[in-house]
Amino acid sequence: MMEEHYHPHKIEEEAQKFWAENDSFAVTEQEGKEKFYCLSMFPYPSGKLHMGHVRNYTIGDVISRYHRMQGKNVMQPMGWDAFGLPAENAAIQNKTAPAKWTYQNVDYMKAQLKKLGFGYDWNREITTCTPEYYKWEQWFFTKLYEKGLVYKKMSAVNWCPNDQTVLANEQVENGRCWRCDTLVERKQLAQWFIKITAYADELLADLDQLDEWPDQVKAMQRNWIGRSEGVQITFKVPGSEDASCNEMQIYTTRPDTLMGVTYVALAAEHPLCKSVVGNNPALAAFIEECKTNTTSEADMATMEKKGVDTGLKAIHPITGEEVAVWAANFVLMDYGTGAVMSVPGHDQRDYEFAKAYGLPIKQVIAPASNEPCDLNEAAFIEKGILVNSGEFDGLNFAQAFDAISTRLASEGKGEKQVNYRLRDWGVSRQRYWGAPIPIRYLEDGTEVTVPLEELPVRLPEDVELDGIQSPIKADKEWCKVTHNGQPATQETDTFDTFMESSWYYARYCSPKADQMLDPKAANYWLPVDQYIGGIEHAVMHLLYSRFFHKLLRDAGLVNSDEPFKRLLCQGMVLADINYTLNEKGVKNYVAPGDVEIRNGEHFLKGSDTPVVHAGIGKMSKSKNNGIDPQDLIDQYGADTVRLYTMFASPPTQTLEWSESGVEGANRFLRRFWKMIASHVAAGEVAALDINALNDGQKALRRKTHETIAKVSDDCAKRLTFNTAIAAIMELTNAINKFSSSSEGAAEQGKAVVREALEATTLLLAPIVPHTGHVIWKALGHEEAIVSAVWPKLDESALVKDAITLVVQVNGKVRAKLEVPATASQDEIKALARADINVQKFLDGLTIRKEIVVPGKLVNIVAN
RNA sequence: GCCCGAGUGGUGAAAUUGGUAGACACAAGGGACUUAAAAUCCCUCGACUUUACGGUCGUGCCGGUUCGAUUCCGGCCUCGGGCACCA
Repeated sequence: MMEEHYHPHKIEEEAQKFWAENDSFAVTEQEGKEKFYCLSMFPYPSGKLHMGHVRNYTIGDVISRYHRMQGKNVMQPMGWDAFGLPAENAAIQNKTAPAKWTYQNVDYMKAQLKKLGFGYDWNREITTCTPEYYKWEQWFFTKLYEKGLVYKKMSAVNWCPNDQTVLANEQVENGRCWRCDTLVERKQLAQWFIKITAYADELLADLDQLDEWPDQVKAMQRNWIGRSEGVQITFKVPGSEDASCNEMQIYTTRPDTLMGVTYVALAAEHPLCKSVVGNNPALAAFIEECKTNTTSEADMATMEKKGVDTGLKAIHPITGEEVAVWAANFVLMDYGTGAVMSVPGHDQRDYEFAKAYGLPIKQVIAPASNEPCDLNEAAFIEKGILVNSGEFDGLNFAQAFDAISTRLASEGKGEKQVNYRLRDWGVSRQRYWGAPIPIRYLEDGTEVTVPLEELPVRLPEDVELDGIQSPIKADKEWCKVTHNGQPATQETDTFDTFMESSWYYARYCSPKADQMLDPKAANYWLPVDQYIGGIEHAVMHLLYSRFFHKLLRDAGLVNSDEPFKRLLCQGMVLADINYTLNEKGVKNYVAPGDVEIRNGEHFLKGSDTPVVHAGIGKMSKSKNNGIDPQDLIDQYGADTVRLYTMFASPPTQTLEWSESGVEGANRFLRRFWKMIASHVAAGEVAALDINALNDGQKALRRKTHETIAKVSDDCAKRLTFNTAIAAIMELTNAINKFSSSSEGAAEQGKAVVREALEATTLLLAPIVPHTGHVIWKALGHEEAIVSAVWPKLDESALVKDAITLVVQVNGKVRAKLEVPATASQDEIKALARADINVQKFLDGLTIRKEIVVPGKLVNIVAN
């Protein structure tokens, strides 16, 4: 017998117990059954789930359960992206080891995921900070090293000279250290890189096969890879006694403007600058000043452009004239060649720099049409016709590109080149809580990889952090190793955490394999059929994963080209960002729930401490603005939280967090429960006879099948669960109304209601699986709803006898028309013209045109 | 600064291929039931205007294409995401 009232916690416990006892979501490879691999981006175990996780994982679970009801072999795994910076910060704050803190968080968050009823195959759980996982990542890195896809080079990091430590971009606030407020410097360190640029062409080209990815994400990746065609040009720099310093390379996509070069600009770290710094105190001071720039591109682009004359002269490769060589803060050694040619007439940044320092501006491009062009106002940056360019005068962009590059090539001064904005992937981090890089240094300085039988290079977990130096860098014993009997030193840098998240999707296929992955299992499950995660990962994580997949393919471990067939980027869940300031002016971020507003001013809840409201932004550990869903689960139950999250907005849209509306979701579930309870209490229902229905009964049945069609489309193709839920709500409203009518009380009326309620239960099951589980049983089904089949659409139920048309006069709605579905266009036009209100608006006018959109409207154009 | 999005009632949103703007909800107001409260049920709910029927305006702003534009095009404004060491 069914309970009269909706008791979510009791229901949820019952359903979760059933799934656990039956291991309902455990899957294995089954040849002959269609597989479906549904993956949600795994969480960083920051402490508790936040609403962004709930949104992400509910979407994944709804899609998984929907496909399961289509009869597919559905794998939905879950794991933990467990290495990273927040663990070190938490460790310092709480005086525990990062490992302990992380594992505690994993336990807590895993319990939360179970309470939300997500159908994961927990047998496949992965935690990336375990040696069983990172061992294979280390092994793969040694394979890449052997293939020549890994190299070491100098690269810039943010350095706090006071703490003597490397800072992440996030730890730099307005150019200062977040801990001690010291000005941050840029420092060059030797670091490991993986040659992602070797795959730039393929990463770009294969975007075209990803037809189930959002265009937006593909556009971002295209721009990030940034393929360009240009010319690499050599400028001679005479006068240096050092042979390596008497020329420089620059790359330009605008060789047509070469004749307009009036100076060249170098990065402060460029060897040419270093070669002349000794006798130029102004240059020395400038190079020193440039050290305080951060490594962030956003900062680079917005800072004031500054420079100083190095005193060097470069020889223009065509005219042979001397041009000045400047050091400039906007040129960075890590990008391209660390030198650029400057054409102030036709590049706005060069223009502003030239104006500021009194450098010459030369026009060499004239507009092709009659666009405005006044070099006293701004640079003319459009492509046009060459002028003041000697033999190249009169050429357009394409002609000039060819002519100039051919001339340079014939004289050995340059050649056409394809360049990428994409840079090689720097994977070295100077932090502790990451996978150790499997490299050793012999006493003579030679680097060697750690052999497989000695892997993993284990990260010690029982450590104390002082907040400054990595414990493995401080532990000289840990670094001491032997290699083939010789003393050697272990590399103490760790991997970028994007390394772990770049291949976890593949490891889920064979999570316990004693190899990186079992190709048989991997090739059964891969590629991932549906990947779901935040739009903030549109470029970096998704590009690194695509790259890694191609590396796995080339190592013979998988046989596909791309890891993720279909991608859904959920919008971010944003929340208010608030902080208090201490006496030193250091920010302390405050959770949104701990803030109250009195008379428009923000205060710490229950105190007079003022709080600064810094706008809204993505929920993050560092801004402390994640909303814990736990209170909602405790109060309303998981199904209400799931339903509300899916109903609040379409999954791809940004959602500003607010709690209003949760009540409504709960109310809907209570009402639905009651409908079922009273239906069940009314006793046996006769079999449905579709030939014995009257008009009202037919109408409800039509609504049922329209809803099945709508919800199926929304779940399978559109992934708009908000409109699916709205359609289901419409159906339940219709059932309610119908049930209380005389038609509803009739024998076939009850049968139609029965069909509608069963359909509703099945359509809702992926979204509110616990409620569905118990209701399905109450409706008398032996088999659990988790194994039930999606309702079947009866096309014949959709047929309509009459349709409603809108009549417009000159585009404005003037009447509504009920016409037989079989009415001809002429009949419809006649009916439209005959309407009284339509005639009122046609009075005195001549009809010029009548447009009939079948099934929709009639528009009468008259004047 | 560059790249990618978003902007529709008091609020979350809907309108799937250019065809009735505001479905479905939340909040609010009114009513019923109740000793009372909660819960539940019913009604109203973009603005202006009209006794009423109805009418005019309205999808961030300015302009364009079209019989017809939330939807397409051009130019702006505001907010959010990413910018290579947050994950």
